[in-house]
Amino acid sequence: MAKAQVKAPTRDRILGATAALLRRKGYTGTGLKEIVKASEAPFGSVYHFFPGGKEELGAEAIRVSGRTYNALIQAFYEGASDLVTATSEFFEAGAQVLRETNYEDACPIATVALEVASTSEPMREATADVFESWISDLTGYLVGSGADPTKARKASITLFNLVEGAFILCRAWRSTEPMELAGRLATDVVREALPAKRPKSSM
Amino acid sequence: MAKAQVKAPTRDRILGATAALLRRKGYTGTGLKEIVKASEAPFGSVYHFFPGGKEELGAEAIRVSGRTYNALIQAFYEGASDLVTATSEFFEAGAQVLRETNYEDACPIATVALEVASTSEPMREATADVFESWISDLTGYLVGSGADPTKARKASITLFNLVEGAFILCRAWRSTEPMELAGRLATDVVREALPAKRPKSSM
DNA sequence: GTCTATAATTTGATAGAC
DNA sequence: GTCTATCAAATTATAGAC
Repeated sequence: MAKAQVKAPTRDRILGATAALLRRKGYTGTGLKEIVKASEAPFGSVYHFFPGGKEELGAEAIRVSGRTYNALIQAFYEGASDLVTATSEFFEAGAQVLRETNYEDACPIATVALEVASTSEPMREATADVFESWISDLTGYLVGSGADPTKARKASITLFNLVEGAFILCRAWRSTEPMELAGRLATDVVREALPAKRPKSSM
Repeated sequence: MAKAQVKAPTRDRILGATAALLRRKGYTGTGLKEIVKASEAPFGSVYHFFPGGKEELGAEAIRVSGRTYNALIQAFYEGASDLVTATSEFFEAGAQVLRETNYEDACPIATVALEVASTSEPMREATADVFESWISDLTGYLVGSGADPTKARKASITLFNLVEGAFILCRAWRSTEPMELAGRLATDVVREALPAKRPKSSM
């Protein structure tokens, strides 16, 4: 019980706060001072744990956010009996989070990915690795349900394109309609990537 | 001939430079000093023409970029005999620009749209208006080729989602593969939105 | 309307005591 | 390892001469 009240280690608090701030305000929009305030950490600790400064901290926070989303994808897809339904639920969940957070919480790294794509090579690599990991995981789940690997990877990339594009439009419009539309197309894409379902009677 | 050498008016130079910088470096990543330097304009002119400061200038620059893209969409779609081919060419052109600019030039406002979605209401509105205008134009072209208006709008939103999502992944990965994949799906979407083609012999 | 100088604040980063 | 004080530079914004 005492243990539950102990604060997380400083390094973890810094990373967690950074990940949350990057998600909502982007990379250049998030200040180091803001991070240390949210982390309840001393300023010097940032440079103690991340000697490379903001760039190193940012890249590591991107990877942390990436792993969180890996777990989210896993929660929807791993062991699911029907990946078409899982896809539909995944997109609906995205829409729900948008509504619940007043369109603040979308993809935790898309904003940063666009910001750093041409300005910071280490951070760009971090976003590239995270995206690859998401798509690779999803491909694995599809292949696990019998999809052809090449088709599965293409379908996974398409799902990424659809969610990310929809996130942009949903946040700008403050409407979840684009996400719902994207979700319907995504289910079609997954359905086509999977082997044809046998009718019930064939059991 | 003398006229051709005259500089554009100060206000236009400021807007043009701002639009270009926002595209590559985002909103918080672009400084006012950088803008006046690129514009070859005096610092004070920014506040003379845009009393609302960076936010007003940014919103107006977004609208300028938006109109540029309206013209681009028009160039591909207006008067095209085959919108499926036009779509294919549009996506291929996006991929080509990415390659030619070393993955710097993608959507001129997506980065800013994500940055300001939860931080600046006037700028968020500007991005929302521009996106609506693109989608509305595209819907018009589809309807002009015989598509059902509701289906045409849904297809247009889907095309938006696909391009924007692909831009993110292409820039992170430094590969145009996602855009090419998105283009192939986009042509399918457009084909399904249009009325079935009559065979040649029916003439 | 043009342009410069400068204010007020915030930025990322460092030094050094404890 | 923790924490504070501080630096140099950059930020947005304003005042005021011309």
